[in-house]
Amino acid sequence: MPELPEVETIKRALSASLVGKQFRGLIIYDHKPLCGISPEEFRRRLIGQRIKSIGRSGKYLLFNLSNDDRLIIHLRMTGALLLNPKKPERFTRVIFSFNDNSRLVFTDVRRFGVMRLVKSESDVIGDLGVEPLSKEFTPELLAKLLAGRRAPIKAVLLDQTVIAGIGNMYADEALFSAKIHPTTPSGKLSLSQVNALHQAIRRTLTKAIRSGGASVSTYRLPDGGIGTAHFDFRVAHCGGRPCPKCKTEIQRIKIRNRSSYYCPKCQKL
DNA sequence: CATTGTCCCTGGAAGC
DNA sequence: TGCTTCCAGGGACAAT
Repeated sequence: MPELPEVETIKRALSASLVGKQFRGLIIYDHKPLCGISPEEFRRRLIGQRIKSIGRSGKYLLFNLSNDDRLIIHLRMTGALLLNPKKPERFTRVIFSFNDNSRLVFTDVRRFGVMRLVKSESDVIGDLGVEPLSKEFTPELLAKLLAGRRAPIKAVLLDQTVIAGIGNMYADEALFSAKIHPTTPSGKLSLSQVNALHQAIRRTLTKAIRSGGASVSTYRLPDGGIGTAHFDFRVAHCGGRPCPKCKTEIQRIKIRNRSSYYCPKCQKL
């Protein structure tokens, strides 16, 4: 499941390979990811454009094009972007080709992934919250964002309009690091808990980026390789296993219909 | 506005 | 072995 560290890893790999290249061809096997834009219009607007730079906001990849359009891609659950794959991919939805014959293949088993071609990126990512690895994201800002909220902290961490880029896996990992129970009402966190959570979020994400992201589910790097961040998971997807700190069995509960994993002894309400 | 629940989507795992 | 059911979860959207 691509979250901030995975998307950042993909962004870096694609930047190194694609910046400066010009879109030459487009094969659309499935128009669902285009979100209503016709394949003809998508092709007309994209072909001939050069990639000036590639950025990331939250879990969105932003391709800045020479005509100042933006190609915005969200991989959602199972999307992947592969550079020049050697074998045909089973769930290929779109293939981009470039002026140097290189190819970028968009695959997506579950078809949740989307790609938008827009003039103004704020139409797509305008409501995103603060970037958790930016200077702007301070303990004071986190405290302000959580103050007065009654929703469980886990739910707020997943709200992309509050903080951009944290998904289910890293929310669980950060809460374990900060020793906070996932159902704690956000506004009830103490100052020291907020400080611990702030540090946990930054450390968890930074470390995961260094590991190239977590290859649970279908996540792959553009070269087809896998990330290793999931080997460091202490609670995420670890239901039933012993807590690495106290050996208590990791519990799984549902919060807003999402699985939350936590240690009932290390993360008390 | 804040919060919560439902839907989308499909393959793989689990259960019988 | 083969069928059915459950499960994964980001984000749009509707409802409260």
